[in-house]
Amino acid sequence: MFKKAKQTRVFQDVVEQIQDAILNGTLEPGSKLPAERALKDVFNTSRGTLREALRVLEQKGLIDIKLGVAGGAIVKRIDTEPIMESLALLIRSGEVSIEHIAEFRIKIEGSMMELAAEHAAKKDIQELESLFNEAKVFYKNSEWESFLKIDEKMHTHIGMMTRNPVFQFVQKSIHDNIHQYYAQHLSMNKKRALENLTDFEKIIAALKINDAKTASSIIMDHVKRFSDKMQKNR
Amino acid sequence: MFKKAKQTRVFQDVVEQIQDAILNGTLEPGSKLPAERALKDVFNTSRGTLREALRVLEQKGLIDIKLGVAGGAIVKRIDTEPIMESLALLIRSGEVSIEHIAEFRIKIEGSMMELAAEHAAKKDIQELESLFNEAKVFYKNSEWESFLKIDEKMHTHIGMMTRNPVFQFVQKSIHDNIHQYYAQHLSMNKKRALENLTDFEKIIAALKINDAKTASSIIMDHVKRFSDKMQKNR
DNA sequence: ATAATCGAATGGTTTAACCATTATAACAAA
DNA sequence: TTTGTTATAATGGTTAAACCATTCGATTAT
Repeated sequence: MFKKAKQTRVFQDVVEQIQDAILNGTLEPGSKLPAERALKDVFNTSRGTLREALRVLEQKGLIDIKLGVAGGAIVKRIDTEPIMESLALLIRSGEVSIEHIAEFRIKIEGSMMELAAEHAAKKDIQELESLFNEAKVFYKNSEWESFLKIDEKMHTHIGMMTRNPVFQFVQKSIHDNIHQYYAQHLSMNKKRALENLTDFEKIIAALKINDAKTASSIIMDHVKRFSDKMQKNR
Repeated sequence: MFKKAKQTRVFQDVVEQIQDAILNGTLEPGSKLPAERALKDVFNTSRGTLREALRVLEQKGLIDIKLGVAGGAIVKRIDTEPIMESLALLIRSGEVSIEHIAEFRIKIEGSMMELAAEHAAKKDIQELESLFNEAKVFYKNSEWESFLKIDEKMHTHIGMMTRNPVFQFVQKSIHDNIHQYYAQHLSMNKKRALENLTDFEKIIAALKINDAKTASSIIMDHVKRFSDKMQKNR
């Protein structure tokens, strides 16, 4: 029914005012806040209190703070950075395991593939084919690092195709938190690369005939194979 | 290849030390940090700098700070609070819309239902049946508020059944951010409630015969209906 | 032209004091 | 004894003024 009564903390009020200004567009990304010594007068507070407010805003990912004569607080574009950081905390704390995240990722990528298939434009399929051709070259030359980068680009493009930023944010959060494990535990070879390449080809084929379910099923297996390999090599 | 070189910010070092102590279990949830005036000596810093560190830890959701003589910084159990807050920022900033979240929720709940079905134990089905019977009573008496609470409990229990905290966290994040819209825009009536009740019954039936796909499909329609109604009433 | 130097603005830190809140103890009243 | 009041002291919240460290840009020297 009721909300917790407002605390009497001055810095919170400062945080809210600046945050609101950022969210409603009064302060645009890239714009710079006044210097601390000027801001403290604007809010009629002390520099220490103002700095606590700036610290909170920085932690929320709303501003960057630069040093030096031309430094100061710069309004950032809102993105997933704080979410990723919190997710990393959950992982490090042991509340969630890599296996849990892998399971989640399989389902998410499957859902994304379905949505992507529904929204697939000719241009999207062309882009994927272009990536596929790049991947083929790297496969022939056994350049696994470049090969994996293409694989990642494919996943990202499928994220774009969903036309839904929530999926894109979640995908990025998961990827950034799981990437170090891939890098450590995933050794590539000709056989595995060929499997991936085949998946890629099948997905494009399915997209061309608007077969969302098949595309989804393939990418889920694709991600599952990655995750399994990774866990086995741990 | 390389990481950004460490900043020379003292408070960051303090944040990292305390955060590490919390994450590796040296500081357990519920335990209290020393008072500011004592901590500043431990870290050999000033109170202002120490407070900036505490502000960051508070924002990260790692500690609570209480006022008064028995007050101080208390180590919290890590949860989704900071994630939900960041997600709320994304929504408020207009980076994602309610429709985007609704689309995401439909897919997530579908995936959760599949997982839940795979892990369904007898006890789980009994619990759902018990909730179903409660819902029937509220339906008969047209107690819509209580009815919706049972509906929410059903979703939460399905989250539990996934045995995967990532899904549970995401579900909670989505729900907490979308709930106010439900409350504002979702008017219940006998017809809609009966639809929900029927969904509920079908899901239990599907679970009993281990039909994950059907259960998933039903709950996706169920969530979709909610979301559509909500958008129509806006 | 180019390089070195200096100055000034800005964030980062320190210190010391005072204010506001609150759990607890001491005390008073019933 | 029980209950309500008051005083105390520890703790977080705030303020003020000074100094340090970094950085950009202007000035100067080569």
